[in-house]
Amino acid sequence: MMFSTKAEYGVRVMVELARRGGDQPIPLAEIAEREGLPLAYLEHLVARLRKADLIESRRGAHGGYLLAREADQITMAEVVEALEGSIAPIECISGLPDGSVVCARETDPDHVCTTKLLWTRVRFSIIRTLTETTLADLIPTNRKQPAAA
Amino acid sequence: MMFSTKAEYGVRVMVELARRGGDQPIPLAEIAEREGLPLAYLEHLVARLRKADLIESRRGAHGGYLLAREADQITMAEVVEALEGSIAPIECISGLPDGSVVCARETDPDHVCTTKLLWTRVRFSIIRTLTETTLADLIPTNRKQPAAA
DNA sequence: TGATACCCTACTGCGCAAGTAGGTATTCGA
DNA sequence: TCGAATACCTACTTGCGCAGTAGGGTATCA
Repeated sequence: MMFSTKAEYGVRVMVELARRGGDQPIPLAEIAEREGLPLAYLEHLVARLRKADLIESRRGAHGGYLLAREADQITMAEVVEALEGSIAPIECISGLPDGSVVCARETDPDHVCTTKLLWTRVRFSIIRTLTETTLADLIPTNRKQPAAA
Repeated sequence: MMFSTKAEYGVRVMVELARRGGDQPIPLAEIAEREGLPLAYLEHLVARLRKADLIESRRGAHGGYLLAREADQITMAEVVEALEGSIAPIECISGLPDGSVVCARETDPDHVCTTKLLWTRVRFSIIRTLTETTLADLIPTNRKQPAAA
């Protein structure tokens, strides 16, 4: 297994928010019950989504959460990254802000990390897939024809 | 992080075996020292690689390991799968032998799992990348021009 | 003013990755 | 024939992070 339940649950929450849409905020308790997930745990995940500006919150009675943008303006790369942290197939490969890739084992400039090529490719293909898929692609009613993978 | 060090270390071992080539078996201790990895731990990993028929072993003095096939006949999908087990981005998505994908949460036929589409895509793109990359692609001396990712 | 909801921090249990340890079996060279 | 070198196997240990719980505080509405 590669992603934790943070990504799994969090994506479900996002889908649920998108599926209902509208301006009415949706209480997290409703989603938790409908999906059969523990509310207290979802609260942690929603906090991450909110900090990443993917959802907005309304406090108080009749409060809840709603999407910060239209569903087709939210890529799953943003969602997964907000939930899981930086996407890296293995520990030593991580993306820098400038887009380059570093390998923690490459200290000696002579000793080029041969496996880096593999993990870089894997990372790239995951990110590309997640970026090409928007939240709107996952909504059943919204039958947009997604670009073939 | 998504793959464990099993994949990381195991791939390094495979690369090292391929880099040296020849008919002389290579002792694991040599690889462990060169890569700075714990020998006793590597033994667990090579056991998996051997059971998957990716490497062969020679016991006794001057024994060691060698590739079971030519490096360009070994895909990284085989290697990673042997080390990590079946490749699935999240728990509930796993591939059946017939190639179909099941979602553990899809008990009720009415309740189609909307997130399944996403994880299926991710899984497919990972597997495709790993399958397209052979061990030979990772060997620096063997300057094959790999197909662009 | 009370109910409803978000919000925050701290704590816990547990499974598993990562590594250790110690032994056995096999093969080679001298 | 023996000892060194190596693969091979099983069991054990340790640390950490995921997954979840607990309990409060704060904002908002009717």
